[in-house]
Amino acid sequence: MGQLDVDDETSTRKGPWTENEDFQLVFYVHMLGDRRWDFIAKVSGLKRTGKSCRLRWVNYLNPGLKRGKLAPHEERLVLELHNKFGNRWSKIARKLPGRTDNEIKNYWRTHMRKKAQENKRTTSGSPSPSLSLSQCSSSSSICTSNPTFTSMPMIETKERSFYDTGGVEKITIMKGKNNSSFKSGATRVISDASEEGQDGNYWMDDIWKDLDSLEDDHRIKPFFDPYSEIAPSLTWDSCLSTSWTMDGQEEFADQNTFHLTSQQFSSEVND
DNA sequence: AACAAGGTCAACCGCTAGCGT
DNA sequence: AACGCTAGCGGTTGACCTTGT
Repeated sequence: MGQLDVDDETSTRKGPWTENEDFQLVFYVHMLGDRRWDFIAKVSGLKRTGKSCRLRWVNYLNPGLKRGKLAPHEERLVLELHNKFGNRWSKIARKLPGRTDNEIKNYWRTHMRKKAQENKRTTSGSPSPSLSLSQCSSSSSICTSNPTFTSMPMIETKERSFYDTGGVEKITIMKGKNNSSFKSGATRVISDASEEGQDGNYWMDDIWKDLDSLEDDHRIKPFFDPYSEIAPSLTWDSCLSTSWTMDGQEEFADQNTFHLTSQQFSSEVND
């Protein structure tokens, strides 16, 4: 991973998402809704699989997502829910609004590894078996039935979480070393307000702001509220009556990917 | 300052459930 | 019932970041 693979015209791209790709994806999801990912991947011109697009949206671009460390009550909830559901990450995530299964999975993995190491240390020499990470992550029954685990104390973090500080949520997409590509894989939440506005930082808010202004400038309106849980289905009539050419958006002009005329769209639909 | 070790998390892969035909 | 397609899920990987020495 890490390499931005795209072998030829037809092959799909892999690796970290760029800022422009993010913008494109947000735009098309805004227009088409967060379904039909293969279709979105196709019409958007992104050299990504539908699967990849979905993942990027679900785990990163979705405006409903929370960022930053899990709050203490969320951590507690994850523990409780994992006791209940095991490794059903998506099920657990549904109980934690704004959190993704991937996030929770990563959290669990990190903290269980830590916990397993602590256990190893504290129980070394003790006859009682310590709980290994593999046991925990692969079998919920072991975790739930293990008294040392169920009575596991809350992990108190020394750092103040985003929720504790009440700070403004900020996400940075850091530029790669050569400054030509963004390492979206290196996206980080910055809690220090002094970082704001530094070169190379790009806030998700900016994407949404840009999108808003784009809509104002070019009279492109979403056909539904993208923030609502159930997006009404898009009618083809409404799509076809709209010219999607984004003239004036020089940033995308050189990519030739952020253009979709009604004719092009029509041919896609008829395929 | 330089390096190593450990931590974090985005993104990939393989599998499967659900749905339509 | 069988098949194909799509979306979603869980496990895993590896690049980048942070912290310790």
